[in-house]
This record gives sequence, C-alpha cells and structure tokens, in this order.
Amino acid sequence: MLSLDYIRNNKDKVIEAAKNKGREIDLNKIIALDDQRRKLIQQTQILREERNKAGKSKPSPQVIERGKKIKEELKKLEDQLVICNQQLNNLLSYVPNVPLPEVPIGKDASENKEIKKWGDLPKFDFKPKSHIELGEKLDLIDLERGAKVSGFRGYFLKNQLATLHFALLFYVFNKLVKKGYTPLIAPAVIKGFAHFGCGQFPWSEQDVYKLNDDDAYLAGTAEQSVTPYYSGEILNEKDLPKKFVAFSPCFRKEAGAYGKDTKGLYRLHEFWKIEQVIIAKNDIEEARKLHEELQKNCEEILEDLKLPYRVLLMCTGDMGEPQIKKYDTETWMPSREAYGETMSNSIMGDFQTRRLKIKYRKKDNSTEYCFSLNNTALASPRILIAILENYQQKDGSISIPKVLVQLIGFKEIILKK
RNA sequence: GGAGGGUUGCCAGAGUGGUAAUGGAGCGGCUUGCUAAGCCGUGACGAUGAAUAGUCGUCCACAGGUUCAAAUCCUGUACCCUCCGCCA
Repeated sequence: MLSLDYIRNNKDKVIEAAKNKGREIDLNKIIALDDQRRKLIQQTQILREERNKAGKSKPSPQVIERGKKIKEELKKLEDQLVICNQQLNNLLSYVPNVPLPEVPIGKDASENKEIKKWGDLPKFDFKPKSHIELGEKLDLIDLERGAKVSGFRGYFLKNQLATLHFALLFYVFNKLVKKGYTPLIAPAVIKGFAHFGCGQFPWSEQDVYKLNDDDAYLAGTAEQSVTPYYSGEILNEKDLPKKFVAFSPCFRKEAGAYGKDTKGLYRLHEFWKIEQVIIAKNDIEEARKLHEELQKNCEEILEDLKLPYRVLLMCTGDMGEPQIKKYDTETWMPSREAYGETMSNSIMGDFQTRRLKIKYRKKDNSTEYCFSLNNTALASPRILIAILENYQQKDGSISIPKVLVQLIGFKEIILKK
C-alpha cells in the first residue's frame, strides 16, 4: 500500500510504475475519492465537536432536541464515509509499489538482466538423465502413486532422497542460525489479513488455497506468516533489523500455470522452504545492504552445494506488485538445459508494513513504517532436481554434496539390487 | 465438544451512562554531582496547517445496536486463561 500523501505528491511516478509493471490503476478516481473522504471527515468532525461540548453537563430539553438532529445528520454522513472509504481502499489496494531507479524497465522475463554467473556447468561423458528418470530408477521419487493419493502434481520422496531432503533443510536452517538469524518454525495456516498484508491479495487470490468457510488460508511461503509476525506493533529502532530464518510448508494452487512444468518436481502444490525474512528501518541505503546480505547468503548455500547458478536483476514487468527491487537466483538443471529459479530475493520498502501496520519508534520519539525484505534460503524438492541431475554419475549412481555427507551418513545413492 | 473467567496505552492497573485515574518502564529535557538520585515532559491514528506548532476528531479486543450522550447497557465474532472430555 502506498500512502495517499505519496500518491498525491508523486502522481506521475506512480502512474509510470504501474504502467511498467503492467498494471492498470485510476489515480484520478483515487484522488477524487480522497477529496470526498476529507470533506466528509471535516463535516462529521464539526458535528461531533458540537455533540461533545453539549455532553459536558446535563442537557436541557432544547439540547436534547438538537442532539437528536445531530445524530441523524451524523448517521447520513458516516454512511457516506463508509462507502467512500470502501471504494477508496479497494482502488488503493491495487496500486503497485514503485521500483527503484536501478531496476530495468521491461515487459517480461526476457528483459531481466543477468548480473552474475557462478560455477562450471557439468560435462557428462554419457547421456545425463533427468531427475525423473533417476528418481524412478533408484526408487527415490514416486510420481504415479503421488498422483494417485494426492492428485495432480502429487509426489512421494522415497528412500535416501527423503533423508537427503531433511538433511538439506537442516543444513541450510542451521547455517543461517549460526549467522545470527532468529530461527522460527512458522505456521502454514494463516488468516486473510496476512495474505493481504504481504500483497498476495488482491492480486494472486486465485493461487491461494482457502480452507472451508473460515478466515483460514494456506501460506505459499513463510514470508506470508513471518512478515505479519509484528503486525500492529511498534518496535524499537535499536532492535532493528530483525532477521529471521523460518521453516514452513508451502502450498500453491498454481492456477495460472496449467500445462506448465507438469512433470517431475519443478512445480508442485506442496513443498517446504527455508525462508529469510528481515524487518528493517525505513532507510533505503540500509535496505540495499541487507538485500545484498540476503543475496550473499543464498549464493553461499549454492556454492556450499557446488551447484552452478546465475543471478538475475528482475525487470519491472517480471516483479511482483509490492516489490521495489528483486533478484532471482537460478540453479543449473541439466535436463532443462537451462537455469531454473530456486531463490527470489526482494525489497518491499514499506509497502507490506503499511498494510500490516508495523512501525518503529525512532530516537526522536516519532514513529515510522519499517521496511521488509525476504529471500529464499532453500526450497525443496525443487532444489533436489539440481542436486540429482548435477551429481549423477556414469554408473547411474548419485554422489552427495560434501557438506551433507556428515549429516546424512552416506556418500552416494546407488541402485539397489 | 462442554462449563466458567477474561481482553483498557510499552507494562501493571482503576473506572457499571456525562466522554479514560494512578504506578512503573523506555525516550527527551532540567538539576544535583557520581556504584546514582530528584524534578518536568512524553499513547496511537486522522482532519486542518509550512510545521515533528496549535486546534479539533477517533480509538478501552473487533463489528453492530440502544441513547441527546457508551470503556460502562444489549447482540454477534475473535483471541487468551482455568477445569472436564477427546487426542499426535
């Protein structure tokens, strides 16, 4: 959410940003509604002031008569104000955030900028298999029974791969805990306000699972439960930034992705993630530094795992509505003969914290909305694609990344007779 | 699932129809002068304003209702606590 003051003072910027993000907004309508809202507020305040003054002592019959009149007039104005606020908030909730100047302007993924590449692509002196083939041969992934039991995009991870999955999650979780991030096991069942606060609603409602008739939804990422952790609170400046590493199950309907990535472990309804979330001061330079820190963390993880990756600076057309700057980190996946997205690192400015009412008290005693940031640390099973395919051997076995061997207790996955 | 109790500012806590006591913390200021103490100020949000000035309004979990007037009375909802039942 942008503030009305900001919108009024930066009309052209906001219009330009929405255009670059491919979103339609009607700022003139928003400003007209805000004018109307202010007028109604002023009118109600005058009447309330009169009522309050009359209420200071026992009223005379004339004052009671006048009071009845005020009550009627107020009721009319307040009803108008409710409608006005509803319309205004509805339009306002669709206004996307304004990207930073260094963000390239572009229509879609083709205009993202590659800014880094790491690691040598594996050279196989045999025909490499996809993770699906490897998973079937070594009895590590059961997609058929997954679909039978869970439905489309369902899966079982099995045998050594199930153990590897846990080891990866733990390795990454622990790595960030050691860096001073506060560990959290975060809920996956969350209320609507959390989705709205993070900017998932109103734009991506079709991608979220709703539970029965309650105010209960499944989270698509721990960002949606951890960012609202401090909602409605005022934090102390000296306690910022708050850095979290959170584990949670993640659920996505993938409603807009029918027919895309329908095979294997790439696009799933249910997966697990270690997420980094930061609540920081309202300071863009500090936010840029923290953004780089989050980026370094996820790159270190891929380097520990010795997986080749590249980093993209996302263009305006391929970033989400709340974001002002975003890096995607993509990991090499031999069967795709391409890098596939495994991490996504964003600065949100005060867009989410304004919706969630997360503020902090500054040294001069005034309050200010915080900034929020988040980046994936590890998403599994997707990352398993890269591990299985990059670590496959000529004899059909799969070696294990060194950093995990101690944790997991075996060095390779081999075909069982 | 059943029974009862509760929700007031950063915290504690008074307040049963006339518009939020009091104590403490933190922060700021002043004074004294040194293992610290005392005094003063300080809730959030909104309208108006150049203003972090003043004035006014709103906020006692949330949403409605009754009333000239609601923290206070009524209804609904959420959450917390205690006990019983069930349970990984």
